[in-house]
Amino acid sequence: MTGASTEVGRGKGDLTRRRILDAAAAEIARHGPAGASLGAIAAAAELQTGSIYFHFASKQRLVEAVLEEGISASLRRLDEMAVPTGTPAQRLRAGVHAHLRALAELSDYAAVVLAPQFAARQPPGFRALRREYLRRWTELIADAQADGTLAAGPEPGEVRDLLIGALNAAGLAGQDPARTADAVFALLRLPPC
Amino acid sequence: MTGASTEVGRGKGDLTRRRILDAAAAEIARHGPAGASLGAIAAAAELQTGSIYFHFASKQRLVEAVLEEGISASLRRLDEMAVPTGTPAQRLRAGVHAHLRALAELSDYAAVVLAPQFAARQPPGFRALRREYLRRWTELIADAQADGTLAAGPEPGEVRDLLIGALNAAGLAGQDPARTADAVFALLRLPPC
Amino acid sequence: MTGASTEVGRGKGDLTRRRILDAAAAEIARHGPAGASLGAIAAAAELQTGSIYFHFASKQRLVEAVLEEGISASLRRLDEMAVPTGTPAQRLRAGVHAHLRALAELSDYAAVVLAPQFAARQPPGFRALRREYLRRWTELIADAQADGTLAAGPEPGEVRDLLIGALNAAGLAGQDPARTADAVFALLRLPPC
Amino acid sequence: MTGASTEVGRGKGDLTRRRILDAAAAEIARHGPAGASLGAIAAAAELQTGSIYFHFASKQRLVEAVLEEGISASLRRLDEMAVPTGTPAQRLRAGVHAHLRALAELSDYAAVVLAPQFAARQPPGFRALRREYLRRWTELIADAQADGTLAAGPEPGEVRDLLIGALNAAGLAGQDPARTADAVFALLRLPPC
DNA sequence: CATGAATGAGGGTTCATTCAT
DNA sequence: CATGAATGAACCCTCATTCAT
Repeated sequence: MTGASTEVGRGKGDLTRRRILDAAAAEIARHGPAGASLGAIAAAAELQTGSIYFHFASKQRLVEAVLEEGISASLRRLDEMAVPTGTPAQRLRAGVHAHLRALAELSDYAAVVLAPQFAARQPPGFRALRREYLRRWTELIADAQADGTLAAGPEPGEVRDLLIGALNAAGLAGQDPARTADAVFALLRLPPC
Repeated sequence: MTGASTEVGRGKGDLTRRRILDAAAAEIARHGPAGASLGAIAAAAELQTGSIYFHFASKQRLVEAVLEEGISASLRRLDEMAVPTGTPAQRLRAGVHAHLRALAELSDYAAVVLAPQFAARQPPGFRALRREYLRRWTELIADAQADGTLAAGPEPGEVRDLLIGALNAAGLAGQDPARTADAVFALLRLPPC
Repeated sequence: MTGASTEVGRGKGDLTRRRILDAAAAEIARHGPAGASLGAIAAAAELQTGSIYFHFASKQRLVEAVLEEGISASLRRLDEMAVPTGTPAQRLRAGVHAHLRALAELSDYAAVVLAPQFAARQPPGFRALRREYLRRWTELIADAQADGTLAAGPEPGEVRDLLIGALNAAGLAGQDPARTADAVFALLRLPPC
Repeated sequence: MTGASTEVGRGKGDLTRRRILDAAAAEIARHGPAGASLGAIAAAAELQTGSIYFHFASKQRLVEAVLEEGISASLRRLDEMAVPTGTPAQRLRAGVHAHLRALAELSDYAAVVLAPQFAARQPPGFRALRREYLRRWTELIADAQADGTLAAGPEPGEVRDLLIGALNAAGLAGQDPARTADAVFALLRLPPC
């Protein structure tokens, strides 16, 4: 459904693993990690419940794998779009588009990653990727503030949280990415592209 | 912990009911509705699990009660602060302060209300209150747009979702309400108070 | 079935707890701790499987409780019969009778306690009781050796293990305690009573 | 680890089969037959779980093979040492040494064979070997009783169970075979060798 | 009002077993 | 010979719910 694979899987097992991940992302997005049952995930992946354990050591590990998939796929999109050329304003715009595209394309994974309960108590792999993602955004914001594109008063980290919070709310609600981006730019009084 | 009572509770039973509600809000905020067990809630409220059923007909009803408490307390704060006098800019500012105050004061309840999984499948009472809350905000936004305080292009509902999304992200992260409000106003280029 | 209660239980719950313990002892004696299923134990105790958890926190704890019951009941019998009056030979005889009586009366509990897999990895409560039981026996043996009743060469601990090993083999095989005692005394060339 | 092979194994398959048997004996000795998983056995034998099925038709058959290995190796040792020449006392001593040697050399297999849960419900092959082993011992005992080496009152079968029970207890506890033999002879007041 | 006790459904997990490759 | 992958049954355990006391 939402392709977020890190590496191209080849064997039969890799395909099954991906089916399980997609099903898990959908189920967790809908019911939360505690409410998502392995039975439902297995059914959606067209497997028996116990078969999941050939691919993931526990439900917890499966949830963690979904988280890492979500954040690493988002990071990949940010890398592709917000390249370090262009003016701060251009890069900020590109970042907003990348984030909204990730929300739209990874919907289930994104919903899982963004659920507030996940901020804490997650495995190091995920936390490292998340920190990296936030670091990139802090840079974009700081450059835009230095440049006058964004108001200079608030700290970049604060601005980043507000901006991403706004984008997430719109993205998770299913708003059209292009419209949302335009609305954000207008509110922030960015000069027209 | 976070007092969000609608009516003044008298008698021993009402106090117990509130203890259960507070415990439920905390547990749900931390583990989600599916992950919050009546056993843990009862333990936090210093009761036996079965005793909850004297106060709430089912777990579902308890969750609903927490939701209604959260949204109605937020609405009360919005009513108190964003009174229909003053300029659109003043009222917008007041709304932001009210929302952030609610997030800070009702932390657990607010977290429950805001978790994205709750948008759908909730009882009519809650949905009505939620709709009312959003309606107030749409008004505030529309007035501010008409007035030039906010950019006029995007639809008010869109702007409202972005703004509340930004505030929620900061509020749930535990940011100081006053700082957050200043940052938001600066980013939106609102004229100084 | 085999009454091994430490304290007289009164309430309804205590009776159920004992029913579960007896059923668990029987099931473990027959299939080993890993092979004993809570389902079978619950069925024998006329309960639903899950109901066991009201009385014991886990299967592991239930197994431990069976072990402690078995060893503490054996110790009680030893205390009652091998009182510190009389000659070493009399006390040794009394000890043998006490051990055989425990094996006969506690059959399932005894079988569980004696299964070789239980020597290690058991909870401190059990290990302490077991050590105490062995200590009593070492004393009996040492006195009998000092007295000439038993051969003086081997270490008391060694003799104790051999003697208890012999008694357990006969007891678990269901031999008549009196006959077994007579055979042991004859082999050891104890003077007739 | 403990070599108990009946026939000289040639070829790669036979070696694998032996690795599985040894691993199974160790696992069963430690966790009982129900607690020993094919997964753990396969891991110890450095194989995948499914590969065991090339060598044994089922887990039950594997357990049976371990049992037969254990008892037949014990029987072989008894045949070698307690030959039908010499006085009854000499042959009894030789039998004790053979049994203790088997316990020491076959430790895991011996532990499996001796676990009380195995007396019943085992396949005919094993039961026949076991009966034969006990028959030899009964002879040794009866001869020693007829000769006055052992007390004549108790039935030979009874004495045999007591003696083997004593030896097993010491052997499974890891006692030194020579010391144990000396202790047993001293307790039974056998004339010095 | 509150508790102790029990239920039954369902959840996560393990595991013996099968089979195509 | 051996493996990777999958199955399905059984397992231990949790939990919402009920009810006599």
